[in-house]
Amino acid sequence: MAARRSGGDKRAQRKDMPAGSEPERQGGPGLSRERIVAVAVELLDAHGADGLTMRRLADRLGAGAMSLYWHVGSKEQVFDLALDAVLAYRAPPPDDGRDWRGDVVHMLEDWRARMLRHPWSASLLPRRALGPNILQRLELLGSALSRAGVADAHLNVAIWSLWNFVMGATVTRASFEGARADKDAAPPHLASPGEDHPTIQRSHLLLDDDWDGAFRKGLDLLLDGLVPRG
Amino acid sequence: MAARRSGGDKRAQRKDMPAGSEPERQGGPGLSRERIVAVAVELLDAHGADGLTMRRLADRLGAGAMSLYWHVGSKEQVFDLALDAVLAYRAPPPDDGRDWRGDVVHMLEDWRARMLRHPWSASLLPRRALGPNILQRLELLGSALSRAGVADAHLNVAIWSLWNFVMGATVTRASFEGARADKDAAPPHLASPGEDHPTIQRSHLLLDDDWDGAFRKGLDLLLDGLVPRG
DNA sequence: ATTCGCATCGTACGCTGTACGAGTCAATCG
DNA sequence: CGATTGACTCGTACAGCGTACGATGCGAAT
Repeated sequence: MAARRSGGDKRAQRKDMPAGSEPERQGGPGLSRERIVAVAVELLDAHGADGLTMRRLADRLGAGAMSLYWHVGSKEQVFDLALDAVLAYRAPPPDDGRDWRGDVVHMLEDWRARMLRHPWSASLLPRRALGPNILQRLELLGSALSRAGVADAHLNVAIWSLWNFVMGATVTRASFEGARADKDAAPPHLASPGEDHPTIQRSHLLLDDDWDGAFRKGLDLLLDGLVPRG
Repeated sequence: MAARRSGGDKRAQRKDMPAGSEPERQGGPGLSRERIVAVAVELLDAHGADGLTMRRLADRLGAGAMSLYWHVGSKEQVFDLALDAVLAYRAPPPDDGRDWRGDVVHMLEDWRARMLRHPWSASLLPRRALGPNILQRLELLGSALSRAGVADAHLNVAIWSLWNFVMGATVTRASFEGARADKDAAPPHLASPGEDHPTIQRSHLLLDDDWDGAFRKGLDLLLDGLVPRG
């Protein structure tokens, strides 16, 4: 019961090696974890989460299906790696003119943009552990808020509120887009929410297309609440 | 390309019939959409999203695997129905003593509680359309806020902010719990976030177990921001 | 020349969702 | 009464999945 991961992988353990040590034939058609993940992301972008199969992935790499398992251990790990790859964040240079608020907004908007550019990530995220890149972002968020003067006692709630806002906005948006994509299969709830949902209708909740603006406004509102301006 | 849903189902189309019209042999071991969904939820609760297979589901119902397809059309639809079943909301009687804030908090906490009681729902939700029960909750949320005096122009952002907060909180929490469950497979990021993440450490972000309290605090903060008290 | 580790891959197994068509049984009709 | 119909059940079969296993090829070290 306890040991679900057994796997025939011999090498796949080097999950967190600094990367860059071994010869690592780069560029060429030689298989490598990096190449696998890169192609996996392509495939996910093109065909969604269900469109990724080990055989297809191997085909695209010009390799046999089982060859992948030398590098990755399991399909689940491919998902994890692809997710992590897509979620990495390179903060802009510590341009000291930049205030904490700019840092926060930049990071969160980048987060959202990335997830929307790879919609499968939104649907994958809830069932995966919090990867290192997510933690890094949380840390950055916390430190910026701390810099802004949020007391340690409130930091927890502050981080959470912002984080949750972004997560929720992204997940819901992705879900909604997905539904709109296969409109044939979708029930008519979305086409006409007006009937039994007057308030939604009135607020243009799902109707106006200004998701970005709404996101930005909500974010500002939240930040103002957390760190009163001026 | 357009017609992905073909399915050999003859009846399964009656997705949204008022329910309650036909004889509907109830209670007995006869198959029915209701019974299928109920057992599916049991199975999902017990074994997670991956643990639900049509054959298992049929076994539990004392039926052949293919019999299900008379009632449901596809496994995807089983997921949709199970999700919708779990997310239904019966508002408390219009106890006129209840204020808008009580209504909102009650609905949102119920939402969160339900999703956490059925963790698979959190991971399923991002890839499904917004079902009728979700829309109903959004409508309720909007009407309460409207009652509280939020102007129509701000309603959109207000609903979003609250909704996203709950969604994010729930999804993240479920994801974190899941990771904690198979700690064997989990990388050590969670065990010791202290090293490279001093702020997270300091804020006890993931360490203290008072998720409920943090949720409630964040919610209050958000509500105060949206509808200034008194 | 031999041994060894890394890396690749063909085959095979058990499991999945579900298409198809044959079956059962009660209600209906001529 | 027998014939027909429709609602419903299910056994079989198929293509595709993740991946265990063992056989290979190969460059470097011995």
